[in-house]
Amino acid sequence: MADTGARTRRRGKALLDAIYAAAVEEAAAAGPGRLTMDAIAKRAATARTTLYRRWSDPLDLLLEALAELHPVEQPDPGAHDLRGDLIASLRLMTDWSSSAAGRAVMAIVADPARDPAVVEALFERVFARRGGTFTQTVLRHYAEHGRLDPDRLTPVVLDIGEALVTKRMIDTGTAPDDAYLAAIVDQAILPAVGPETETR
Amino acid sequence: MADTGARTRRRGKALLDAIYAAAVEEAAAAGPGRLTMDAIAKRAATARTTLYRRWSDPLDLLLEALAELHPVEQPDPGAHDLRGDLIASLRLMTDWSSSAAGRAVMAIVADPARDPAVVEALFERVFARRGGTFTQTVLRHYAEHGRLDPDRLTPVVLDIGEALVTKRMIDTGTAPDDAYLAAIVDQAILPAVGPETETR
DNA sequence: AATGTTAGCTACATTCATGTATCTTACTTT
DNA sequence: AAAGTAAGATACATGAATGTAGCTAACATT
Repeated sequence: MADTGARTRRRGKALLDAIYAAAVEEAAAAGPGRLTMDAIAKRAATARTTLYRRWSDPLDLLLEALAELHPVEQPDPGAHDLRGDLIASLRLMTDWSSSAAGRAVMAIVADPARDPAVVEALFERVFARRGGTFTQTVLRHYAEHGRLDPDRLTPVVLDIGEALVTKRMIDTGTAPDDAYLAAIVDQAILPAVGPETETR
Repeated sequence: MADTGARTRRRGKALLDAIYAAAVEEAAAAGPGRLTMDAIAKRAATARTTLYRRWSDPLDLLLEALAELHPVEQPDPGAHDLRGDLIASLRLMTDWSSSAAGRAVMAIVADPARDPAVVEALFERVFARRGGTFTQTVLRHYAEHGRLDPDRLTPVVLDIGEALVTKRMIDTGTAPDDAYLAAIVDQAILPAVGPETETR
């Protein structure tokens, strides 16, 4: 009975990466409520026992997977086109939200049975390296360069763009197009942050 | 062996109401992914067979339960205090979102494994009788009375309040307090809808 | 080359939810 | 009062996921 299916045997990073990817994809597809060791193992083409040797829980595995995935791309604002930089930062956000990792995170935080400690750990691990939310990075950048009034950058104002994108994705189930992102910037964010200071 | 537990036997509306309540509570507690006939039956203190006589599916049951529950309360704006009416409408929203029905709906729409047809049916059944979203009702009312510029009430602007409340609830897991609702109105909605027209 | 580690596989008992079938009996209708 | 309806209870076969155990062979370390 010589030839079993597996030609090579993965180890270390190669194996872990496959498991991480499988966990995130499975969470994005099924939601954390339906996440099982079984399904992750099947998707990663490995044995369930391999998973149990490292993690006790599907959620435990998923959190580690999200932490190990590539960090979220950060907006890189210039200082000459506030409107364009804001739209670009929202586009970064929709790109990430549409990814498996983004949908997995959304599923976790929207889960009514979520553990607050889990959500906190998630925010720390996934967003720790980032300077804040997407539009926040841009707005703070312009405020530091004297182009926006820092007093108007309240927590509410810094959340407007992300909130509208999130709601739109919840309502329609898909990422908004460029026209909608532009509308968010023109009709909601820019009126809230006030007039741009003249460059001297 | 006379005395079995059940003293009376529920029928018709009394039974259905108990089942509906159990389904919504169970969905709010566990999320639609973990919703089972078993758990609903236990919570409603009835037999699983009773559920299967009427519904084939936990989700089928839940949708009917949500449709049969009391409709969402509607904001009743005056025309003299835009700021106060907006805050009150957002308070209505947080009250509903905090209820079992609200959390159940949130769990359904945020479910990555959601069926678009289910979401559509849900919106039709639950929001059909309502004139729109919470702040939308207020803003439209003021526009009709000539106090706001109708051209500024775009889909994006009408969504600002609900979007910020939703994001806040996702982030913190609890309903925002009055100060935060006031901040949303003052710092995001009012700047976006523009100056109020003078009363003649 | 010998040794240690562990991925991959199989097997098993357990638990939980499913869907169906059957029976009794409380309640309703006629 | 008799007949019909359906709630409530029990039982059962099925399937999925769990967590554990044991084996073998591929790969790494010495």
